[in-house]
Amino acid sequence: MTERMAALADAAIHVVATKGMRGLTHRAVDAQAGVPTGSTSAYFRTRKALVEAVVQRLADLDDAEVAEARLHVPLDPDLLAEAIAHVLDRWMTTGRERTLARYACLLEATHHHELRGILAHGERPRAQARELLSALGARDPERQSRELVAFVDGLVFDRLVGAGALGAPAPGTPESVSELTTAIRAALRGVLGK
Amino acid sequence: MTERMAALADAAIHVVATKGMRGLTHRAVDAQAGVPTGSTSAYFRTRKALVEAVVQRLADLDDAEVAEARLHVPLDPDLLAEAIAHVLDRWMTTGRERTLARYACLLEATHHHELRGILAHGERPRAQARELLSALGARDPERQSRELVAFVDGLVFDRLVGAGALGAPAPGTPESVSELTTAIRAALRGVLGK
DNA sequence: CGACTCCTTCTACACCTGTAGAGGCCCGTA
DNA sequence: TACGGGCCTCTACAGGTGTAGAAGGAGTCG
Repeated sequence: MTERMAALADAAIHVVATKGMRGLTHRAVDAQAGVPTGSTSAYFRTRKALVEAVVQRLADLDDAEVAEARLHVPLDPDLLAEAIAHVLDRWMTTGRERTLARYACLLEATHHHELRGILAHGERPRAQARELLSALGARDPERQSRELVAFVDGLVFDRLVGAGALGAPAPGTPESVSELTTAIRAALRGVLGK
Repeated sequence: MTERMAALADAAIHVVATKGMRGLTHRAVDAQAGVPTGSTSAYFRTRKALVEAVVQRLADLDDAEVAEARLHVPLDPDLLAEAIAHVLDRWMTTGRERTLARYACLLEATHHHELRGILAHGERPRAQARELLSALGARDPERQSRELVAFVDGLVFDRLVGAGALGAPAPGTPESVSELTTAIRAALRGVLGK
């Protein structure tokens, strides 16, 4: 993926996050990226190609983030909960658009199966969760990592789409992080059975 | 809402579930509902009106379901977990389309705030969860019900969009229900702190 | 019976979108 | 200098989409 394509893909992610999949058109991406009309259409000839570029770009960005996060993950459950809470808080603030775009793509993948392979939603986080749970002495890390990932996914989704947000502290605040920490600690306690 | 409008709204929900928000057009709904072209456009003059009809219909269907469920909710945590698991399993099988459509609408509501009020995602389930958690002796039912709803939401979402599904039993099977039961029991244990 | 009203269907039309291809610019090479 | 190729921009066009309004038709009341 050339640098220009990456820039267009980034613009496309922004479009998806702010206007939804329906707003994702070649021309809208051109406008967002500040390039002449027709550019996006030249790099991604069909709409399908454009969507795939978005999905691929999201996957690439995720990979980078997961790889970096792996470097400093604490094994103490309390510290772990706080670390996860910080990541989630970032997903809901600076990474908000990416997170929204990802949810939109996941929904899209429901009827376009070829996207599923690229997105592989939760696979990387889950692998990491599995390792962690094993290290923490979980009995069934495979299943329990699924549960943990589902839980954090639900937390993020509920807050992003507004429902959770109505009664929850604003993302980016210390209260938000501390409340997330509490929730995740509870989830860890639950899946670990202690 | 007249009967005819309800039928169109139901067709629209099906369209959203199978083709995504992008596929939701007046003509597509006409085709799905088996009515002459132009009918949907006559009943819902603008696209915004059409989307709002979908959202409203989803809310109505939810209300009916929540009201009915409230009638037989057990207070024993284990039985409760199983009851919730059954509801979720239904959401993923017979109610699959509605659930997918709801997620699509929730994402849409992110950039169309007027939808949020109608959808009020999680409000009704949360109210019920709050009652239950209080009855079960929870310390902070308000916050904990948020967590519980987020958890079941994550469970359903992950399985519907495929990620969780890859390593999970197929919805509609006894194994699916029993695994969901285990997961929800763990969540209850977690949020209740026991 | 005639007029009126409501519900439904049909049709028109401007605009938007996806997609293809023609042209233009820049730069390295002979 | 002339040439060729890769990247970029522009334009055309067929088809789809949102929206408005006209036409038809059945039932109702005077």
